[in-house]
Amino acid sequence: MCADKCRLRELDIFKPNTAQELEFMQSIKVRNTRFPAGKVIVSERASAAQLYTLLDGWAIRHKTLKNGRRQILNIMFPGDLIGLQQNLLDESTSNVETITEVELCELDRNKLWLLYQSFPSLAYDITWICAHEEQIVDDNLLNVGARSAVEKIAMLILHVFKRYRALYPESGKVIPFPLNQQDVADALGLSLAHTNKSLKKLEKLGLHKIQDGKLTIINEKALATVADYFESPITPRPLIC
Amino acid sequence: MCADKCRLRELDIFKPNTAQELEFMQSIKVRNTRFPAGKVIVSERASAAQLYTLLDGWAIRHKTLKNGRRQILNIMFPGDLIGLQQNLLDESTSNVETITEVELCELDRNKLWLLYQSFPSLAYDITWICAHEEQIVDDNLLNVGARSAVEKIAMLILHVFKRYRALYPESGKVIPFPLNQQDVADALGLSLAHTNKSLKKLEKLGLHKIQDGKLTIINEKALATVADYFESPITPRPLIC
DNA sequence: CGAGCCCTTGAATCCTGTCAAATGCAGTGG
DNA sequence: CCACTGCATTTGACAGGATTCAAGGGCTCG
Repeated sequence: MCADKCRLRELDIFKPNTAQELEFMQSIKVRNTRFPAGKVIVSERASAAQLYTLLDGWAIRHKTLKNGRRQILNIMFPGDLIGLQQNLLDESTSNVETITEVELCELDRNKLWLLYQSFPSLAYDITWICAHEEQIVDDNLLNVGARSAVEKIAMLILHVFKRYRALYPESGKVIPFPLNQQDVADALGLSLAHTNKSLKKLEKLGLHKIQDGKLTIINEKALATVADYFESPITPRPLIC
Repeated sequence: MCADKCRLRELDIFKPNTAQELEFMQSIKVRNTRFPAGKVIVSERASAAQLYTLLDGWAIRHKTLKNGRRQILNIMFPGDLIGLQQNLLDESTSNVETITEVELCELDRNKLWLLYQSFPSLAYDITWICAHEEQIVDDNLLNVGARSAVEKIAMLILHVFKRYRALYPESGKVIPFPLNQQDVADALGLSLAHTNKSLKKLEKLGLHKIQDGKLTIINEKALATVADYFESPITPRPLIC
């Protein structure tokens, strides 16, 4: 099972839960699942969505327009809830798709209301996670709406690096980077060609390197300057699993 | 007081509450307040934020960059919670500013946790409101990232019209429109000049008219086509007040 | 009547998108 | 072992949409 021996829970960033909370989360858990890369977990066409916590791997949440353009809303990291919006609002308007192989903790969506009744602390945590995800979408909207192409790229790179390092705080300037350039383009509202050119520009300036699915941060300070990046403190966050 | 004789509650769009819920909301309410247009209610510099429900009038939530560019994240209508994100995450990263005179219901933020303990139904409602606001930011991000200037304008106009009409479902194609062109530009990630030109283009095509702070929808169908607008059903929504 | 704010418009610039083609690489099958 | 395909990356030329800069008009208000 997940709740008591979930490896994710061992990470420092997640705040601890009481034995009772752990026991309850255990009881609403259906199973652990694995999905390969490129699989759609939540579809905007589906009426009802499952509820998951992402345990390992990367996913993206996105929308598409009739003209074919895709907008990535946020990148999902371990600890993020998948399908919460869809379950609460009972209409799914965004898709969630894996970009690496992932491990998921599947929760029984029919017991969500039971959770609110039984464990207000966990209910609070879920609201926290929802507000936190909104904050990330806020940042992405600011990024897409108010920065130039090069600034957007710098911001995305730093954002991904910071979020990954908040989870896995080894020192080191190299992290996995499973996004391809089309993904980056769709996250930033840029064309593929121009994304490539902006990416190369930063790379030639010696700020970063992307190669073989790995991102190397070479000049973090310069990236932060280009992006007008604002450091926010890393605080413990709740985990529903 | 607000909870039992709040006029907003009379609107059809808000789902009813039990007597006990109403009584509790009454107890966490501090007072009703009015603010003039152009007043900052929540600042990203402030450490702690108050918690309000917007009862009447319009507000915007926005962020700014060092280069001076401002991004409006969402437009706030009556029924929206103000300051929830700031209270939950205890860091404020966006500003909320009135664009008309507003009436607010001020809630005691120190009793938020009591609400979660005492009324799971209301806790669920708050999460619903949070998820709903995120959904709107999602839509705005899609808009800013994946549409052309004219399409963005058409979408914004329709979005505002639909949200206003969901609250006040009189028939009629004219609604208040307190946003100036700089606001529209900052909501869509466009320059002021180009916003003006795109606005005029749609107006000359006979799709809408904006004059004296009023928006008239002339050709709703054409607007929807231009914007690739997807109609979503209007469902009852919770109100915390 | 002048100041300030918002809306409007034009011209020039430049950033970004579109179109197109070439490269490199991994996987497939002959 | 080697064509061949498919996919992601890279690059160039060009067009076009959006920004910038600038100036003028209409309006309210002191």
